[in-house]
Amino acid sequence: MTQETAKPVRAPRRAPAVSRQAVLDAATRLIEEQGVAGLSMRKLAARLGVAVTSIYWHVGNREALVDELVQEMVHGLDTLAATGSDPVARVLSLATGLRRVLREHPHLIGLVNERGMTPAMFLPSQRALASEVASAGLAGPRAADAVRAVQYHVIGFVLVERHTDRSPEQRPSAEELWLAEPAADAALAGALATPVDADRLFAVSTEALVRALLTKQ
Amino acid sequence: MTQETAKPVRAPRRAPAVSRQAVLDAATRLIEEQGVAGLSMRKLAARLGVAVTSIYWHVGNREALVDELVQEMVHGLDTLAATGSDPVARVLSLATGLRRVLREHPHLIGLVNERGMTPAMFLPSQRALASEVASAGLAGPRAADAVRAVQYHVIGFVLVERHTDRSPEQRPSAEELWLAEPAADAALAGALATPVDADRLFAVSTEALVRALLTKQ
DNA sequence: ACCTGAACACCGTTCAAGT
DNA sequence: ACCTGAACACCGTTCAAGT
Repeated sequence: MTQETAKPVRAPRRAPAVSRQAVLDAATRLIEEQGVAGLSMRKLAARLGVAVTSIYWHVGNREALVDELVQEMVHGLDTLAATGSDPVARVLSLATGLRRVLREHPHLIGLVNERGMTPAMFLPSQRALASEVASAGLAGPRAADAVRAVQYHVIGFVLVERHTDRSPEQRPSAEELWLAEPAADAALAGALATPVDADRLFAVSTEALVRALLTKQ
Repeated sequence: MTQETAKPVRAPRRAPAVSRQAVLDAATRLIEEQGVAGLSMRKLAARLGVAVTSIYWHVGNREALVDELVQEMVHGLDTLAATGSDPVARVLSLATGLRRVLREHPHLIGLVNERGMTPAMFLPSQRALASEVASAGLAGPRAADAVRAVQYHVIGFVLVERHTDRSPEQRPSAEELWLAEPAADAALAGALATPVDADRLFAVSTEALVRALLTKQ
């Protein structure tokens, strides 16, 4: 869309200062270091040692650049295979793998969702999930519901946990709020006053969901 | 934090051009119209008919302004009561109500999560959920898991659905990708090639999750 | 107490011009 | 084909100064 291919001219030219791929790589590094807000065309140009306007020639504009990064991540989600013997275990292994991959791209994952690319991102794992759900005996719309429910659950969980466990002290923290007043069930209140163990909560909730979805009603 | 209270001087002064609350209200309207990215201090000032720097006197800076809006929304989440006879139905009514409230603030909800205010936002509904879960016979850590699992599920679902169903045509859409190749289960493939019905998916997945969580293992 | 304009250091993007 | 600087219209924020 940016580079129009003209008829090949054989005149010798000096090597390009940057390539399209170099721009994408530098942008990825910048985002990893400073977050999406830290990605600016000018910083990018400075890092690559070229004028800002060179960036525009290679990638169009900032919007298109980010779109490209999103596409790269979407295409990197192909390799997810189920393990385990029974259907529940196999679906759980897919869910866990999905969460692991998503957490490896903490900055990109939010972008993917913001741009409505979530369905595309999920396609490969969706095939795997569909296959497991089918072999668990579900079919048609009910199977589709199960597949999507697991997907929504996993990405939703990752989106929430990304921001929930990050800041060590909130104002006010759920802990102090729970401990401040008398509760009916002291043990429950105490448990809710404890910081969230995301790994355990994911395991518990996902297993409950998957088991319920795969059980014929 | 912004306004230091000095000893009351009784000298007559002309009425303030804007109030802190007027700034917050204008900011809310601006966000509703143009999204969070559309909120700029300069637009705000222009709308209120004052210099940009007046805004700073009232609310500190942009960060503090957004924080204030988040707090307003967090405090507006108190009124959620369970309905229904059995525990499952009552928890489901809370989950549904929670989703409804969250969807009424489409722009703020993402902000709340970004700022790690999710636990604070959930406190009121957390009490209600805890009460229902307790009366379903769960206690201690297991009850706490159930409460949190429902919370994560609901907010995660809302975060995902906000961006998934918005753009009518994606490139490539999940539909065409599914229809493009032969699948093992034609009915499943057909169902997955249909656009997501968010209301139904929420009902199905939430009921499955809640039922599994409340059932003693 | 409340508001102002000037100034600074940033942005993304377009354009005409170079080689 | 690829890169450049100048220019435009935006930002958030600080500061000294007004009343």
